[in-house]
Amino acid sequence: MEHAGLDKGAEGNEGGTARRNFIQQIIDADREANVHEGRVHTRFPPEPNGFLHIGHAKAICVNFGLAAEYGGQVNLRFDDTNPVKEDTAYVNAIREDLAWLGFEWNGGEFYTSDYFETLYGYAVQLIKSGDAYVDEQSAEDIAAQKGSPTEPGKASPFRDRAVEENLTLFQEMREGKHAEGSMVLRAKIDMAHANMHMRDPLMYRIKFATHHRTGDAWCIYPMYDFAHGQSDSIEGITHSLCSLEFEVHRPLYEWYIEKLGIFPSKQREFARLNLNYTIMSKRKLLRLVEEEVVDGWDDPRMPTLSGLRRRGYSPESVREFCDRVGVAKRNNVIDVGLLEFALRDHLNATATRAMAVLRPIKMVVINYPEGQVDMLPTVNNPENPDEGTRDIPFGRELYIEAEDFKVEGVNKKWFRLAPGRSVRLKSAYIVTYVDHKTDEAGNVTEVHVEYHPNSKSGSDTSGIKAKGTLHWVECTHAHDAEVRLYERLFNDPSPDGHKGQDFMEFLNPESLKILQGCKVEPVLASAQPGQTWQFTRLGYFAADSKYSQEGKPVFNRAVTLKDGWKGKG
RNA sequence: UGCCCCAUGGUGUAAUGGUAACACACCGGUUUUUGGUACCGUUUUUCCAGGUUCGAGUCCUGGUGGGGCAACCA
Repeated sequence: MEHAGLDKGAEGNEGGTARRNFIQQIIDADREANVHEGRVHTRFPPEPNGFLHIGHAKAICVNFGLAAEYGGQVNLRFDDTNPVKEDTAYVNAIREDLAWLGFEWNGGEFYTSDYFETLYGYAVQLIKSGDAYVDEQSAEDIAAQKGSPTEPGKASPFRDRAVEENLTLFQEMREGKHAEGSMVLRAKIDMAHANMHMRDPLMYRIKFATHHRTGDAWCIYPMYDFAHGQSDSIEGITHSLCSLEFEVHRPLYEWYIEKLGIFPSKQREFARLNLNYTIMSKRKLLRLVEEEVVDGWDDPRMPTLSGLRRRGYSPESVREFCDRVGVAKRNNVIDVGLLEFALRDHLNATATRAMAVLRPIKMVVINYPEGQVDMLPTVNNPENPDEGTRDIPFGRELYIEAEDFKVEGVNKKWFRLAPGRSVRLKSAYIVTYVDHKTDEAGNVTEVHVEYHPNSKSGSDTSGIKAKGTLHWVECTHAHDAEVRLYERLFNDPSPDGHKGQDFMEFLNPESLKILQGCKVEPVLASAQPGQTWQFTRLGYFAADSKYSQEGKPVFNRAVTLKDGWKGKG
């Protein structure tokens, strides 16, 4: 994978001075001790029940990044143990997002459901060793006996059932002879354990549901805890990385592996990503989609990878962001500004500059010949001379941005056009104000200027100093375009962090503005969906992959340029 | 009134017993045909109390604060 302009340098880690996060330090120590012959094998284990978001991107970068750094392998494993929530459509979407990010699962693609038979065998093994039993109580009764964090639980009346009977019943469960909810298989550990997860956790439950891969072959399904560690183990995963909330599951993870005597994968936990002004919960994102607050899971305001992609985020910028966020065990809230910075940083280096006028007013260059259009060269990307130049049309009538001209309140901080002022037209000439027209309401409709022929870009001998530079589009060659301006979806830094207040109360009513009749230069008319540009002085824009039509692009503003102008218009 | 994890500028992340640093943000300046970029600079940090040590952000004890844990979810 090429990371143009974003060389992070996975090299130089071996005993070097590079900054090491705690997981890298653990791996360094493991390799020092020659654990698993120094092998590093990670996995990314999404449940195929929804779309990936920026939070997943962090986990992805950690797992794939570590494998790459140590020359190891990484598996993609779909953790599909709950058929009622999972679907092949999600499998495909997850694959697509991963590929877009630029990662390859070089260890292979797996499904927990591939291991159902093996897992069943493991369960039988634990029954035989007296470590598991079939419980015929209701879910309510089992919950009631679980106790509480401060009170020990009580043993199930079925806890000491004979091994043979357990074996028979479990077999019957598999054969579909028992109703859903009528019995479960539980591990026999310790009903008084301080860790609630060790109080005889469920291993299997009955579900007469069709699985997206195994169909109706099974009617009993393993619980997460009885599947995850063993799946890691089966795949020879050396470092099983997950988020902090699984910390209390680790003793159980290890208990199963030890009782089963299988490959000792080790689980390590790190803090998940949190972003301010953003919600990450699948359930809440679903509400935004269902209540049509947004235009689907890939709405450009969504924190999903598909949304970021449509918005105009580059995979490089997302990876760079994840690298900068770091890995630790402390709960964090990252400023969404860091994500925007990563995008600007990458696009500044790579995006072609083009001119677009979002809210046009007409500028007439009164001393320019009527009907004459000249082609002027302009630099495609000043950050990258290799991109060369292209010619853009210039003529007597141009569109400029309405906010680039004003009559009232002009002071020394105002660099743009105003009565008595001169400005540079980007890649063209310096022009000086002559007069302007307004409508009945007093809105400026037209600005008249004179250009200085000897101020031509690249060969300016005029000696005139213009403080401001404006972007513009020549009228007869301008194309119409729709431009969508996005702001953050929520006004509040922590929309789901207010007790008693629904996150929907903090929606930003200004999060989407649709502008029609924007004027763009010719090259933008043929913008391809997904292609990203810098609109000079405005920001980075991507042609929308959903609404753009041949020759009629719709542009999404991915992010504005940093605004160093503190003055008020 | 249980168990587990965590605590470093505004936000993140390093420093592995020896000068608290890097990035983002903020503020100021230089350059600029993008009020962008680049470059320079300013401001701002080890939760508290004891202890060990020549020396503690780091180790120990006790507090305080935050997070997690009692789905037939993952």
